[in-house]
Amino acid sequence: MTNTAPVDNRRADLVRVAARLFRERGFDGTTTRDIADAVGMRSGSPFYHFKSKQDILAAVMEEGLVAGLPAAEAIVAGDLPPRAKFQTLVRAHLEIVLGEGHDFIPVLLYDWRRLTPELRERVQVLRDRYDQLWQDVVNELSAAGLLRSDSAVARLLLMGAINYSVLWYKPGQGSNLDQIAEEAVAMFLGSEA
Amino acid sequence: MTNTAPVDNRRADLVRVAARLFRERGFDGTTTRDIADAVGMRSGSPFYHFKSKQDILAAVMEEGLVAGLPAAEAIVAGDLPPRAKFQTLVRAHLEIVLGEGHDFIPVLLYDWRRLTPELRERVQVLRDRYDQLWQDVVNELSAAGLLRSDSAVARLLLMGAINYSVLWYKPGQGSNLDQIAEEAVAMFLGSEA
DNA sequence: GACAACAAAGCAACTGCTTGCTTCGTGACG
DNA sequence: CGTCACGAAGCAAGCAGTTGCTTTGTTGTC
Repeated sequence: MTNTAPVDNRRADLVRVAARLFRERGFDGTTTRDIADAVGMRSGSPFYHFKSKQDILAAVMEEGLVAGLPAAEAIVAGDLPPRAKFQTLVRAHLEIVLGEGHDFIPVLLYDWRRLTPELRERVQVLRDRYDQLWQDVVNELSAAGLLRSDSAVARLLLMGAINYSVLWYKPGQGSNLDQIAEEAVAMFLGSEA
Repeated sequence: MTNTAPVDNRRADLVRVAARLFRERGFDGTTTRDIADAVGMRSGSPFYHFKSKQDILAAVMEEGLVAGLPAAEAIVAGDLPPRAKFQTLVRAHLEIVLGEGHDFIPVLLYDWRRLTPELRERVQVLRDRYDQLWQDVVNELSAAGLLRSDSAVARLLLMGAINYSVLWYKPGQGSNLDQIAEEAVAMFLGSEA
């Protein structure tokens, strides 16, 4: 009954704390000292675990995506009818984007440009998988006559509407996530059951 | 026939150049020296025209909004039928967001948090006017039975879909602005004429 | 000669990152 | 069993460059 995983716990701490700080203050608004302080390290110590600040940023994005993908993949692979599948995916995505402790998507959207081209390419691989999931659902909806287009633009408009919520959603104020999901689905698909 | 406006030309230069740099590199990714260089000044000279870097940022946002508002207001105040009015507004907004030399909306969205609370409040007044325009159109659409909801959430989803395009639109690659506008309107309102 | 519009020079703080060293748990080995 | 080597993890201190901004001086113009 000793420890199985406490290895790399500090590294994981750094990523988790950095994710929160990056979301709250942005990448440039967060110093490596802030991150070190927040986990109780000295200013140089994070660089034992990461070779650069941008490396921390990439880790935040990658680990967030890797953690979020399985749930979304399960939904899309499931055999719910198109509309229900879409509704479920939207709700799950809202949770990932806005849920407490889920900081990586805002960071991904805001600070994408801070990555070096190399790191960007690495993270892009995971983003592509995510985008493909949505495109699959959009295609299904279109095939079922619930959506007018299955183009990439349709998907981007749709994801934009939802992702943009990071800019206006305030927890416990106005609509909650269920209501937002419902309204979004009704808006995009019309009201037929 | 002397000069009515050449006064403050350098200040206007600073704002225009800063807008472009802020959009390209972000607020934190742009130094005051970059801005000075780009207009052919020395590093300290912009501070004759602005008391702080954040003041330049606020000026970019304010002047952009002030310049963009009349066109949108004219559209909303016009007496086009709801669907056409919406289509026109979407197209005009896309131009403001993505058109060449129109940099302030991306800056507004990306670097909003860099403003001090004071400046933020000042710019918010103009944003509110803009949001109200959209809300008016949403209400009209809803009243005409073209949209299922007239809530603020509906408007935010809708503006999100369009504004989010700053993250994926690449000029001369994929759809053009007309096509995007058309697809967006079809998606939100359905296809009936 | 007064004022607007800069230039020149630099300050003080901050930032990412490096370097040399310490601490501590673990396992090998005599 | 003792001790010795060793690597993981982190500390202490600081370097070198950058950044926003200030201060003081200069020039053209009305």
